[in-house]
Amino acid sequence: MVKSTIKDVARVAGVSLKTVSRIINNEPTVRDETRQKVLAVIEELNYQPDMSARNLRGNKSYAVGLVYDNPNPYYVVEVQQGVLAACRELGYSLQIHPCNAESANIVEELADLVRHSRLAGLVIAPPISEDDAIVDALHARGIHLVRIISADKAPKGDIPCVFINDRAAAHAVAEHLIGLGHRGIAFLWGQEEHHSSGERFAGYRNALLEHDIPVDDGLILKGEYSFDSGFRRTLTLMEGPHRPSAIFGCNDEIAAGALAAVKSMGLSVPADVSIAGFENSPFSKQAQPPLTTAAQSIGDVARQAMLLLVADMRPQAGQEGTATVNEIIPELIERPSTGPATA
Amino acid sequence: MVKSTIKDVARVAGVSLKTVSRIINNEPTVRDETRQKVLAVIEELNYQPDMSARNLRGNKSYAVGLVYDNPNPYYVVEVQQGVLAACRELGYSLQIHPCNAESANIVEELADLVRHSRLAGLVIAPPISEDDAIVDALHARGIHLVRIISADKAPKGDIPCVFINDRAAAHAVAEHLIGLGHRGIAFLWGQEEHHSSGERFAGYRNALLEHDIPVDDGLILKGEYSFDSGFRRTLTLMEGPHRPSAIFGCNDEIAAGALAAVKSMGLSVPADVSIAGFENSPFSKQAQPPLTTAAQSIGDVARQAMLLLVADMRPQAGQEGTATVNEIIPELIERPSTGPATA
DNA sequence: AAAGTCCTAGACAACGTTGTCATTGCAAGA
DNA sequence: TCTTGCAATGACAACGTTGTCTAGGACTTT
Repeated sequence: MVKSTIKDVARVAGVSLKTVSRIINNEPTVRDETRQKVLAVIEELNYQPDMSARNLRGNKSYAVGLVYDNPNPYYVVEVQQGVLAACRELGYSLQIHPCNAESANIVEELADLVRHSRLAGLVIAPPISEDDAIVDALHARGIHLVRIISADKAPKGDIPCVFINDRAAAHAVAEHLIGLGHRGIAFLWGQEEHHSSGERFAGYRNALLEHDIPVDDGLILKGEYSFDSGFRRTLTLMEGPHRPSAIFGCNDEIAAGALAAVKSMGLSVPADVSIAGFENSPFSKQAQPPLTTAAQSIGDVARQAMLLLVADMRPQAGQEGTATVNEIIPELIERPSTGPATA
Repeated sequence: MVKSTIKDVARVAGVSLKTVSRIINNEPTVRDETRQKVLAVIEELNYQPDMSARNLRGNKSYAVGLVYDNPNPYYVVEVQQGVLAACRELGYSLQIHPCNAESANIVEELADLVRHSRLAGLVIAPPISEDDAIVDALHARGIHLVRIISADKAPKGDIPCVFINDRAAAHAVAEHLIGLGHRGIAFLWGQEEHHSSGERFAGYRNALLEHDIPVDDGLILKGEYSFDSGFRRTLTLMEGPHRPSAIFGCNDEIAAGALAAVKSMGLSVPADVSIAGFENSPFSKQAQPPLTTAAQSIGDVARQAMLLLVADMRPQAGQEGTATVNEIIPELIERPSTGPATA
């Protein structure tokens, strides 16, 4: 029950403090016999190193921060879970930091956070991660960070980054719809501030152009990443001059809203209208019918980001040239919400 | 830019380490003149005390854990924000810990968390906070904790707690509907495992009984706290033998689903059907029309809980008898989704 | 005037860990 | 046999902070 210290372990094992320390830190210069003996004692006493003491002594830390300004709770929770999973694997603890990218002194705020909580580094999620001014300023202050962004290629500079190739994935979704014979394909944007929206739109647009399908501005609606936004814009769309035969929502929440709207008009999916989403979130799985979407486990992405951050902070010998960039291409997942276009 | 320590402050101010320490900790035995001088230096050097050193020296900690197993991301994010706000006020840091109450060794897991991360205490959110076995076991191990639960009176025992009187609030919502002339009032449950569902149902039921309105089992449907569940059950309900004139959703998400379902049938709200929710979440504000609901800012509740936890951990002199229990009664918020019953 | 009390402030040790340097023992090379 | 080198271990200080104890001065009390 009582907390045991390295001192207790050393006393019981009959070795010095330093030897125990060496074993805890996997240093090589310990005789195997000694190591076994000490490990047994550690087990017996249920010893766990004290983080505060470690941090203090080493002036380093086993805590990282997760910075985000995304208003979508589903997104936030998934990112948290992913980073948290990686933290547990690596023995780090996590400090969450919701914030506002618009705030004037956001850079100061984050720098203070890092100092005050002795954070080893930051994982920065979109959309704030896509603000180069903020990211560069933090990097310039010597703060270790990794960012998750939407892009079709790795950004310049040497800031570690996980980039999600939304453009390629949206291209695949659009081609899937085109392959089913659809020509009037509507596109419902998410917030323009999120790069992901623009990237997904680019993928959609490129696919249409490649197949010589005119890009009809009347079928492209700006809006935001929400069920409600998808619902309302779909009603607008369906009352317009050319009804689309397919709707591509910038994410699953939008697509679920579109689905509800289409059903509320007495139409059926996919017989009358095909609907595709993006993200493979619970919305797409629970919808009736389930939505065609693109898999991009945000949790996995977040986990990757955390691993990358740690790799960047402690470059292992021999890993010198390891890429600090990781590309993720979401995969198309076909579900019943999309079907052949009817004449 | 460089981190400054208490030593730097002492040197620049021309006082001893201890004096600076006293000032940081608001100890009384410092001359005011000295205090001002040192505070100026602290400001100038942008000094911030090092948590690791503090924790180590005092064998105490300025970190708390937030434990939750609620699957609803909206709920989770709000609770996090509330606790985080209180943490910032009090100078604590927060360690989030999503978990699974069903897990066999959940108590061990939490106890390890507290030891390993040197947590000063835990804030436990529902529904895991409503599991007495878990809470009692943690308390028995001497772990400081506070729990957020749904109840109509304070629970026995001396475990600090914020209890939300959902029963009283649901009673008020039901009376509001009854006052508008409604008699056929449907009730859509959330998960039965959440005490809040049962409490809200009890409030609803009591109100009906007090007004001599028969409780019609055909109008009471079990389900869960989700838009989808509200949507589907409402369709079922409206196809049934006695259509209700009002629907009381166990939370706003359910009510929003009910609203969408009713609208999808071509009916209008509140002319044809009145709809009320619970929680005053974004769902109730963004709905068209906005939903009558009961205000219970989860964020505030969470903040209160954190304050209570800290009060319990450091009993101030004179506060000896301070209640470690806090009742919160959500207030009725009337919005356009409820109107007079039509004959 | 001496003794006691209060207020303010400093010296020092300690929290648990790890980096630096020193020490021991033993095998290989001269 | 006597270095030389290397592997294994230990002694000690230091990280930044605060608890305990003590000291000096001003003020009150007898």
